[in-house]
Amino acid sequence: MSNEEVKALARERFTEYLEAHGQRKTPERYAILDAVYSSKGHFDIEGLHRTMVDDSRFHVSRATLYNTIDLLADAGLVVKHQFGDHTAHYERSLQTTPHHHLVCTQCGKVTEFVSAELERDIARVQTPDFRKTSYTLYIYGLCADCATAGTAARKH
Amino acid sequence: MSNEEVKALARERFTEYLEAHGQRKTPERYAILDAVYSSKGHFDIEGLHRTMVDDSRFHVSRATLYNTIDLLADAGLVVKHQFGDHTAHYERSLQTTPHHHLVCTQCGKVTEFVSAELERDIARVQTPDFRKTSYTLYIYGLCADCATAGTAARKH
DNA sequence: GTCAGTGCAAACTTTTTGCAACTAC
DNA sequence: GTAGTTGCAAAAAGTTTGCACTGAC
Repeated sequence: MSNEEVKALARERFTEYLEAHGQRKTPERYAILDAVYSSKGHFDIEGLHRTMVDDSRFHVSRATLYNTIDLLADAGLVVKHQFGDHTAHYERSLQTTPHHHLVCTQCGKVTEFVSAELERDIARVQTPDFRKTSYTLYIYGLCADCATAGTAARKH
Repeated sequence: MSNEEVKALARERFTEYLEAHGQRKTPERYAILDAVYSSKGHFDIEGLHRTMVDDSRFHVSRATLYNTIDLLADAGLVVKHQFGDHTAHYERSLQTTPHHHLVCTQCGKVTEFVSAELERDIARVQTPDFRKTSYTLYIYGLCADCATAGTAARKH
């Protein structure tokens, strides 16, 4: 499925969501959805805002960005992450390979990694008195760069 | 192992850490460690501060709390969590049963749940070019209360 | 035409920082 | 004695909110 097709699907899903929830279909919202589905990997509000301004696709305020990203999260089109710093990160969730996140505790870099077995194991878990909808697994540690740097000269 | 014994062990570990890192052994730091290891479950800085003030164990400022909790996290005596709101939560990590977290997306309640198999599965995972030290698994969904409330009258 | 949605700036919350006073070493 | 720590208050960073204006329905 090409990225354009994924975008079209996302727009369709978003339209359904907006209609089902009696929300207006504003150009801002679609512009944001489009920007999100043009991104690769993780992004934060600040970065998304800058990208949209730079590409001059559409002018949206930060407030609208926060607003809309919540709708997208609720619609299941975006996943929200909090990796450890106090900035929320997001990523598109349609047609992405299920993956986990490796977070470097030194430089903060986040990389994805795929493990079908782990995916299956987590999906299989029974949670008593809890209706699960999604999950996030963050593995913390040192990335290759920081690990070698740390071995050579451990800081402080 | 009684909680007093765990506390003693934690103090010992903290002392080793502080000495190994050339940091001072201030009464504030031990008071904070003690407060942390007197807590059950999750807490945030605000709550910890209030508890310490109310119990008048020791007066510490928020700044010192932030400072010290970072040391404790680095020493592996405390684990930091970001469940979705923009407040960091913490929990003691010595002599606790490995567990995962169920986060209710509606009321924000966090409950723990234990799964030895899942624990094993995650520990077993090979991460390429990454030296893992810890991980956190958050399962999002609806707790029993919110799920039944939602079935009766879905709010949006 | 109406009211939800937007933009802007101000407010708010959580965390970090600067600096004088303090104290562990 | 000295440099690392603390407390306070001010600042920073991220997010939310109030309000007048706009535009989707």
